[in-house]
Amino acid sequence: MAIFRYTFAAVILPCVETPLREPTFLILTALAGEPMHGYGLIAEVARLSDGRISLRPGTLYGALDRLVDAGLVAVEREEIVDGRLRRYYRLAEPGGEVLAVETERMRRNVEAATARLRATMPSPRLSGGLA
Amino acid sequence: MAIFRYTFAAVILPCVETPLREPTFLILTALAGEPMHGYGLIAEVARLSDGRISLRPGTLYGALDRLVDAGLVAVEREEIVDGRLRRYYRLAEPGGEVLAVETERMRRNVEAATARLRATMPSPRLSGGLA
DNA sequence: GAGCGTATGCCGATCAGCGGCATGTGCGGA
DNA sequence: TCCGCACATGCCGCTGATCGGCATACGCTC
Repeated sequence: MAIFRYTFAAVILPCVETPLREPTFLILTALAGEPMHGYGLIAEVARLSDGRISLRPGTLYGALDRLVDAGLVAVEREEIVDGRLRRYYRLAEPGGEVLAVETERMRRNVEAATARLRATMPSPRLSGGLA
Repeated sequence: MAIFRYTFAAVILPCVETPLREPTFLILTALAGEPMHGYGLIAEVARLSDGRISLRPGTLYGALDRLVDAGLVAVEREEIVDGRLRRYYRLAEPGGEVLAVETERMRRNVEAATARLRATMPSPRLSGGLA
């Protein structure tokens, strides 16, 4: 798989590990809504994940740099607000496609796991009455 | 997060990165169906993922060792077939719970991404007519 | 003028997964 | 007879995303 990635790298995308890890996935998801600046993404990702994921600056900007390099995300514009730089990112078309493909992949995994869990443990009480 | 893991490690689980990565998730999913031996898991995981994931031995046995250490998976029994050792693994109860929790988490992520994708790109043609 | 919220950025450590290789058995074809 | 293949487990070094912590800098409030 890595071989394919590197083979295409020079032509299409300079890398971006797929399957996406959760922080990266949530960043793309957040940007699929509307363009946002980095710091705003921290809050949005936290909201998306019900507070489970609190992005660290290192994770966030590292991921953004990679996504921009890969062409999945683009810098929309830069503003100066109160003397502070605000860099807005937006989802680029390839990013939308990657997000769609990844979502579809995860949906299938979720379905497979759900079916098997239901078959094995027929009753509720899967994870404390969640389902 | 790592701190929590290591704090609990001695008492409950000696590590196991969560969120689960895809290979680990699929291994648990496969074992949720029925006990299997390592090599059989390679085929089952390939089937589960429509041939997308072909587990390498290094990944498989590394993951199994970690899962057994963490108590999510247990060795069911060992057989000798044609002079070859076959070690059967089964999903332990904590493993089923972890799988259920992880599945629920992914389901939420999928829903969030789907909703945003639908809003942003209103028409089909998301990933080549898949949806 | 100290501290806080906003905002970006860097760096070292960690660890799951990957790829490759080694080992060993039994079976079937050349 | 001997080679190669499928089965089956196991080891090892590399890579790269994430994490945690730290630094920087601005403007506002107390």
